Formats: sequence, C-alpha cells, structure tokens
Amino acid sequence: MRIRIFPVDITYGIVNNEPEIRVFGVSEDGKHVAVAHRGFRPYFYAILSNEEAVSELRRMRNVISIEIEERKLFGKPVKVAKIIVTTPDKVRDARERAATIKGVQDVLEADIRFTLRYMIDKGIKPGWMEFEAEPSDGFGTGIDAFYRATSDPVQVESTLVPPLRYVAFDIEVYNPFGSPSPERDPIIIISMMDWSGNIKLLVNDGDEEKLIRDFVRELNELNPDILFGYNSSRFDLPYLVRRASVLGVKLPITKYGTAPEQSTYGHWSIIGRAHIDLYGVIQEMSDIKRKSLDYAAEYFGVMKRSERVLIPGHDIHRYWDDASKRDELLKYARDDAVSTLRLGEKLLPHIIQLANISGLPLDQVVEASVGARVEWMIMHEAYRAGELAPNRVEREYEPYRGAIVLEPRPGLHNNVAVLDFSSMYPSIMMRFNVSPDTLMEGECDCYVAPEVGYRFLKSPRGLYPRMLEKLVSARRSIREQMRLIEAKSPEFIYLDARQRALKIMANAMYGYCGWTGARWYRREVAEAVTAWGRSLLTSAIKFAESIGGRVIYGDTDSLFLLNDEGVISKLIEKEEKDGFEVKIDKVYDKLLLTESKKRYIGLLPNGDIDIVGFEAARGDWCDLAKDVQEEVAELVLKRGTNAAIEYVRGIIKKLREHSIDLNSLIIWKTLDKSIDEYKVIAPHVAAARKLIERGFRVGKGDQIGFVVVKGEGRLADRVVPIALIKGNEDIDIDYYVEKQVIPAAMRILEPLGVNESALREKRGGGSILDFLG
DNA sequence: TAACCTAATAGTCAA
DNA sequence: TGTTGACTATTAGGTTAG
Repeated sequence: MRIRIFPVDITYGIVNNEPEIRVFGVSEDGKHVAVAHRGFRPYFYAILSNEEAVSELRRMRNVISIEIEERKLFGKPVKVAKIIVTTPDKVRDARERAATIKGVQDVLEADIRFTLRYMIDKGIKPGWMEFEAEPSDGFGTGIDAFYRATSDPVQVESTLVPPLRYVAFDIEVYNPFGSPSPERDPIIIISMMDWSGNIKLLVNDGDEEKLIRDFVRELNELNPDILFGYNSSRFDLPYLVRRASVLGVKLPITKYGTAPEQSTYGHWSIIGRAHIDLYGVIQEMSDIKRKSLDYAAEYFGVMKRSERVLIPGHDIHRYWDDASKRDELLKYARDDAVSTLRLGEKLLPHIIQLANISGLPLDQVVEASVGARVEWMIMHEAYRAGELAPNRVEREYEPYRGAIVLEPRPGLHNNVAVLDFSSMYPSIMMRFNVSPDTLMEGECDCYVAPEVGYRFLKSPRGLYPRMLEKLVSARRSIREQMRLIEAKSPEFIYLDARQRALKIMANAMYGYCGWTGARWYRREVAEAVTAWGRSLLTSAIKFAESIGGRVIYGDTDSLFLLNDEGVISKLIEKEEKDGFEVKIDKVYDKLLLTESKKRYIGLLPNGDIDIVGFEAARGDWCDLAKDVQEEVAELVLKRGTNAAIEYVRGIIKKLREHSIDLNSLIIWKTLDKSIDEYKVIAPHVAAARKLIERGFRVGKGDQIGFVVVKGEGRLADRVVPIALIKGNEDIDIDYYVEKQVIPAAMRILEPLGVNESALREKRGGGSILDFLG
C-alpha cells in the first residue's frame, strides 16, 4: 500500500545493530502515523591518494563495505572511497581511524547527522512524502497507525498542509529572588492553548508534582504534532525538565514516552513532535524592534498590548502571593498562551516553507542560523550534482570591499523616481556564473570580474547559479499562480509564504558565500559579486547622465533620479539588454535628502511618509523622540517648517511640565555580549549591571530598557532599568529635551535652515540661574 | 579644574 | 555562526587654558 505522510519529526532507532529511520507525521486524513524504514546505513568519504589505502579501510571495524566513486570537490574531480558503517554511533570512530591511514588525504561528510543524511540521499525535504509500506508493529505512543516502508520515499509536491494539531504552552515561576532557579523556585502556573481554542490553566495548589503530572496528562491527551513556546528553548522547556527531575517526577511527553532532550545548538527536541520556539523566528525579523511576546503579538495583530494583562517578570511572585492579584496573574498566563498560539498560527506557514526549502526539520529550522539554512539547501543540491561537501574549517577573517553608496544631493527634491536592480546580487551570480566551483585560475573561457579580476567558467553551470535559478523560477511561477487565487484564501497564504521564503533564501546566498564559516566559502566569490555590483551601478549612473538624467542619490542597487520618463525607460531597456532587470520601486512627490547617506524622508503620492535610516526608524531611541521626528517629517513635507517648529516647541513645553507618559521615555538597547566583556560601560550596560546586582539574570542577547534620571556624573551613572522603576524617579527632562527630542527634530529641520534655538522656549527670568546650575 | 578634543567602543540601520 | 557601508552617541583618556 502507498502511504502519504507529512513529516513532523524524523528520528532513528537501532534494531539488531541496524539503523531504522522513523518518520512521525500526519496523513492526509489528519491521522497520526509513523513509518519505519530500514536498509539505509551511515557513511562518509575518504579522499584517496593511493589505492592501497582501500584494503586498510576495509579492515576497519564496523565497516560494512567500501565503494570507490568519482565525485567533485569545488568542481574538480576526485576519487573517493565511500565508507559505509553499521550504525550512526560508529561513524566518529571510523572517521578518526580512517584519517590516520596512509593514503587517505582527507575525510569528508563525516559530520552529517544520520537523519539529514537520509533525507539528502533520498531527495526528501520536510513536506509531503510517499512510501510503499505495510502495516507494522508499533514503536511509540499516541500514534494511530504504524507502517514499515518497503520502498524509498518520494517527495510529493503539494500546496496543501494537513490539519496539524498544535498546542502553545507557557510556564510561570515563583521568583522572589529575581531570576528563578529550577533547583529552588517552583513552577506555579502552566498555561496551555490548543488548536481548537481550548485554554487550560494548570495551577500549583501546593502540590507541584501534581501540576507537572497534570501537564503531562493534558499534553498527551491533546497529543499535538507541534508544541509552540516563546523562549521555550532557553527557559520553559529546560526549566520544566530540570524542575521535574529535582522533584523526581517523570516528564513523558515525547512519543517514546520519555522526557524532552537537548540536542544540537541548545535546541530541545520532543521525539515525534516538533517543538517550535517562536522567539527565534521573531528575533530575526528586523522590523520588530521589541522582541518580547507582548510586542511580537501586537505586531502581528494577534493581541493588543493595551488589551492584555502585562506583569513585569520580577513581580510575578508578588501577584502570586497577593490573593487579590492572583486572578490577574492567571489572566496574564492565559494571555501569554493565547498570544503564543496565535503567533504560532501566523508564523507556521513561513516556518513550514523555510523547512521545506532548506531541508531542515521544522524544529531545527527555527533554531538554525541563516547560514545553516542556506548550507543545508546547498547540501541537497550538491549531492545531486556529485559535489562533495567541504569540511567546516576555521578561517581567518578577510575583509573585502562591498557596495557603493552615492553622496546624496542635499535638499528637498520634487518628483523623484527610485529605480532598483531586482535581486542584484543573485542576478549577478546567475548572469556571470559566479560560484565556488566555477572559480578558475589562469586562462579559460571565463567571465572576468571587474576591478578584482577573478575568473569564472562560462560553463558548466555552477552550484550557486543553478540553485538560484531554481529558486527564482519557482518563485516566478508561484507568483503567477497567486494572481489566479483569491487573496487570503488558505492556498494564497501558503503560496505567499512560499514565495517569500524563496526570496529570503535567494537573497541569503550572497551573504553565505562571504561568511568565513561556510563550507563553500571562497572570498573571491563574494568579492567578485560586489565588484560586479559596483560596476553595474556606476555604469547605470553614467548611462543615465549621458542621456540627460539627474541622479541625486543611490545605494548598492538603487538610483534616485529626478523623474523623467524618457531617461528611465531608456535605462530600463538598456539594462534589460545586458541581462538585468531594473524596476521603478517607487516615486516620491517630495524627497528630503540630507548630507547623510542612508537617511532620507519621502512623501508618497498616497500621502504616506517613508522615513529611512533616521531615528524614527531605529529601535534605540525613546518613543517620544521617534514620534516627534515622525510628526516633524510629516509636517515638513505637507505643511512646511513653521508648523513643525511650533509642534516641537509644544512637545518640549509638555515635557517640561511633566505631562508626558514615562513609557515614552524608555530607551532600549540590546546587550550584544555578556556583561563582563564590555570595555566601555555604556548606559544600557550600567543598567544591566544594576539588574544583576538585584538578582536578575540578564546577559547576551537581552534587550535592556532604561530611563535617565537627574544626578551627577556620566549618563551611565544616571540610568534606571525599567524593572527597577518605582515611580518616584526624578526624570532628567533636560536630557530628553537636549539629547532626544531636539536632535531627532533637528536632524530633519537643520538641513531646511532651521536654527536649533527656534525650538527652545525663550528663557524667562532666572535664566542666569539656569546657566549656573 | 573645567573645557575641550579625539579615538575607541558599541549599537543599529540600509542595502 | 549571512555580508559591507554608514551614522551616531557615549565613554575614556588625554591636553589646554586659566
């Protein structure tokens, strides 16, 4: 019989010294099914410098057989021995032995995990797959039907996703000592929400063991395919596991009836299910400045911050202890579970597509770095092309030249067209066959990169260009399909997520090739791409100017031109002839350029304002300053500078009267390293230190919010982290006027000829005291 | 000692 | 553990005027 399965988790077991791949997933009718597949063995390659090594390799223990193959490494043919080993746990030992054998130059692909090896070799990525199979004995719990595969799997293209069952969970911990510790502090609430909207609030009524057992029972009854959490890889799941073990309670929530375990990169996996920590997905979305669950949920329109309970983390124990506040804490826990579930629903299509395109399983793809995702995608392609995966090696960092940014022509311009090269770097790689395996030294039938002179074979097609072509053409056909489908239908959402993911992956390839940690790293490849990019942009400028165009700004792949239809259409036509697509991205009715690169504001025909690069677009300025700048931008473009000046004066007056909400004065900055690595104690570092003194665990990656209060010394000595705000702080209004509001406003007003003094209230009597004091 | 200058450090954004 | 280019604030440590 034929079994079609949408995999949720793929793992393996060992039966009679033979590995058995086990695919847990969902069938088309929504049943939980699992397929076991035997017959596939782990292996790795050895590059041979002489044939005599083969007999010695054959004599190694746990080796089943050796096959001599012709493969390629960076495009060059090599002879390799494929060393097939009994079970995955024997690979390491065999690899180490093989490496010491004379005649073995190098050992390759010994660090590829078995289940991923299986998927690469069988041409399977997470998504529908089909087996010939027959019913079999069980090897887990919570499964409706077991099968044993009698054929290799086949990937099935389908735009459908089965009805997956998912649950979101969140734990609250009693934390009177600051950050909680599982050895000491009990779990007090576990909140859960399932796919059909049922919410469960499990409460510690004095028996924490029962709480955990209740959670296990509820979860196994729901038997979800996906468990969503928010920061659950770093907090909730390890805390639960540790706490259960401290209490001596079992936590059998995997489909093997075991506890979750930590696997690679700190990820916590639940066999048979996909544990998806949404925090990682949010973290890489640069549009979302605040990464906490409440902000992320608000960003996606899932739950407004104003409509939910917000409790500062360090206060949880107080709400628990205070009988009159406990209900609020329960509501808070509930809101977290609801937000997490709804966020999961929004993000799942995206996650499924990233998994399907990269080849990484659902739970791993959210944890994996961008580089790792691209690399797995390349591994699949390389295998089919007979290319060996190079080993990961530590390399020295070698900087190289990037893109051009034009000097802006400052001033207020009318009717400006912004043109850009569509997917410039991917296009360059495809157009000139730029790839690590086509890079050549010496004479050849080659494309030669400008300035840097690196040479790339015209044929055969390289690994990178081939992959990009697949990504680009897949995206193109999806976008065509989308035109025929009703927007917001399930299929539309699926296709849209897919085309976005394809674009993300295509755009990530350039960054990957310049990453020193990449298996297929070749600095020359990245360098050639940016060199061609510079040359494309400069020649486009020259051409535009030669036919009377006026270029006022440009960055990497974009040109800002005074709108002239003739010039623009000729430029577009010319680039098309050269194999590049140039498009009008947008047209501004008005555009304000300053002397700064990468910063401008523009007025679109529909009245919208674009603010690019300025403080209003940044996450590290207080909301007040950002709001002021946004308003100033709008007033300046729509009504003129005087209106903007009046507005700013009004805000400053309000601020001095203390009638501005404290929340709009919070400044957020990320700790990019752990606290003792800092050479300079910046304000947010000082704020973080204060938190640590008070028992909070803050560190690398955390966002620190603080306000500035009056006092002596450095700014860093005058910050109060928001978790420690009592409400009676003496806010340093002058700081907010002079260092936040006025600079943000002046950034836009100054180039228009406004003097800073125009923003300040005239000082009345007693001004001499102000100067002295 | 206050005022001023400058390099280094750090974070964030544009592309 | 994707890239370079660019802007900006703040600290840290100096020099200088008085």
